[in-house]
Amino acid sequence: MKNFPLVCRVTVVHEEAVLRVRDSMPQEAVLTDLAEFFKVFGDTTRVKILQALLQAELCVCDMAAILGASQSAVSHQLKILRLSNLVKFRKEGKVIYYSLSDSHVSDILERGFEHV
Amino acid sequence: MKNFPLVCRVTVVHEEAVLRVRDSMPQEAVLTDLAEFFKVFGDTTRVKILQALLQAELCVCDMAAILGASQSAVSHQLKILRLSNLVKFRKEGKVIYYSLSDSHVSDILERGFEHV
DNA sequence: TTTACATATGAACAGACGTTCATATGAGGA
DNA sequence: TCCTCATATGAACGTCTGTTCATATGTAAA
Repeated sequence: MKNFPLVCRVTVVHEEAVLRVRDSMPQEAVLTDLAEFFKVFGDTTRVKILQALLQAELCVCDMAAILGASQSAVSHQLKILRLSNLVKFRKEGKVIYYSLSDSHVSDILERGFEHV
Repeated sequence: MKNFPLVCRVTVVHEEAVLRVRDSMPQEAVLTDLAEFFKVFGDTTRVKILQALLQAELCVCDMAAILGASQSAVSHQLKILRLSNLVKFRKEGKVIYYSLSDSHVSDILERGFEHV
């Protein structure tokens, strides 16, 4: 039981498996990033936005109308999607058009659909 | 602007796009389920558990040791993973061995890794 | 049938999260 | 320049979520 974090007051049942799996684990930071990445998909409003953008490039007003959500709510969620690089946008006068940034997004969405 | 939910006080900019995308949107319930599904991947502890189970079948003590987390924390998260059908388990005496329930899980994890 | 151990679970608490409301920014048209 | 409209943003608030702590359940060994 030596070599394990003090946090863990557990009787290790299969020491070799634990050592092997422990060594194969990616860096803490990678796993945190991974969780953060999936967290973005874990909200109904954001999933709806992504699903809508899968069909067409849209402005914020369009999305609010499609989702039946407030402009503010959509805008707040778009900020999160922007910060995670899931969407990109272009400006045309007052209007800002959003679209999906890469194919990973649609890939992941489709895998999710398969499971649901 | 008629036909849209009252919630939305927004000037629709592209009516045809809105109508088209709106009609193509999956059922509300499907999108909610999808978000719920991804939400499960959106936590560091759960991602670590899944990543560990990708390498080997493990009991709860093993996972606690590997993650450096408490037995209780792991157990609580395993319950969520069980309820979402992401893991399955078998009993052998006192010990319960967990493993991933299907290949969708590893698929999704890998897509996530690619993006990160 | 006690004891020990693997796992599960409920209550409680702190922190994270998403919405709303009010307001700011920034660009085009009058 | 002033007004309007598309979008963004900050604060406040209620809710959800994950951990801890204490304890319950169930099984195997003594």
